[in-house]
Amino acid sequence: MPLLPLQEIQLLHNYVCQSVNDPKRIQILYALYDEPRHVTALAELLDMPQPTVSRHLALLRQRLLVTAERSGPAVVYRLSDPRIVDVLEQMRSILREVLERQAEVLDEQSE
Amino acid sequence: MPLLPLQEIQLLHNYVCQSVNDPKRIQILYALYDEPRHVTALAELLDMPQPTVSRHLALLRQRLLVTAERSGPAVVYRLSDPRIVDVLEQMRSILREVLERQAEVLDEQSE
DNA sequence: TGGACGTATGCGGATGTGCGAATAAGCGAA
DNA sequence: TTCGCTTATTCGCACATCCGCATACGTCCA
Repeated sequence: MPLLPLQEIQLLHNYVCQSVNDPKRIQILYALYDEPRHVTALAELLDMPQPTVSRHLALLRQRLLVTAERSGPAVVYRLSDPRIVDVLEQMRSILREVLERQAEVLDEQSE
Repeated sequence: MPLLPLQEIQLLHNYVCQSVNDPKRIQILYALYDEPRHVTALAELLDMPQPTVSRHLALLRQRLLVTAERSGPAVVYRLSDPRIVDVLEQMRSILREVLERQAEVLDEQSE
C-alpha cells in the first residue's frame, strides 16, 4: 500500500476521523445503527440535552455520515452507511487486543 | 448489537479515535504500516520537524498503537497492530461511497 | 569524558472544539 | 393565524490540542 497523498489524508480526517472523535457522537452512531431515531428520542435514550444532540447530528450530517428526513414535526436521522459502526467495532477489537498484550507484559514484569 | 456502556465508549475514544484524529498521525500510521522506521526517517519522509514527529509518536505509544525499540542511538517505531491501517482504509472506502452518493444527488437536482 | 548524533520535553501562543442557557425557526392541527 | 411540539442556532466561556522554538536528555564512540 503506497503512502496516501496528503489531500486524501485531509479528506479522511475532516470527514470520518473528526466525526468519531467525540464520545457522544460515538454513542449517537451506535444508537442510529440500532435503528433510525429522531432527535428527542436520541436525547432521551442517551440522556443528553436536545441542543447537544442536535449539534452533533448537524456535524455528522455535514460529514455525510447520517441523513435526515422529516417525519411530521420530527426529523428522523439514520446512518448513511452502517459500516461506520463496523469500523468502530474493529477499533474496539484492536483496542482489546493491545490492552491484553499490555497486561501480559505487566504480568511478566511482576514475576 | 446492544448499545455500548459509556465506559467502553470512553476507552474507544481515548485510545483509538483520538489517535487517528490528526492528519499527521494518520500519515505516520501509514508510513509505519509500510515499514518500521525511526524518528528522523519519519520526519524526513513526511517533511515534518523532528519534535513534531516525536510528540505524535509519544501520543501513539501512550495509546498503545505503536511500540518503540531502541536501536543504537535511534528509536525504531512500529505498529502494535497493523489492522489500524485496515480501519483507516475502511473509513476511506465509506467516505468514497458517501461522496459518490452525494454527487449523484447533486446531479439529479441539476437535471 | 567529551563530542556527535538522535530523541524527548517545556514553554507560550494560536487555534479549535464542546457545552449551557436562551432563543429562534419549522411544522402541523385547530 | 395561533398554539404546541420539535428541531436548529447563537453567544460566551472553558478547555484541549497543536505547533515552533529552544533545549534537555540518551546513547555511542573516540
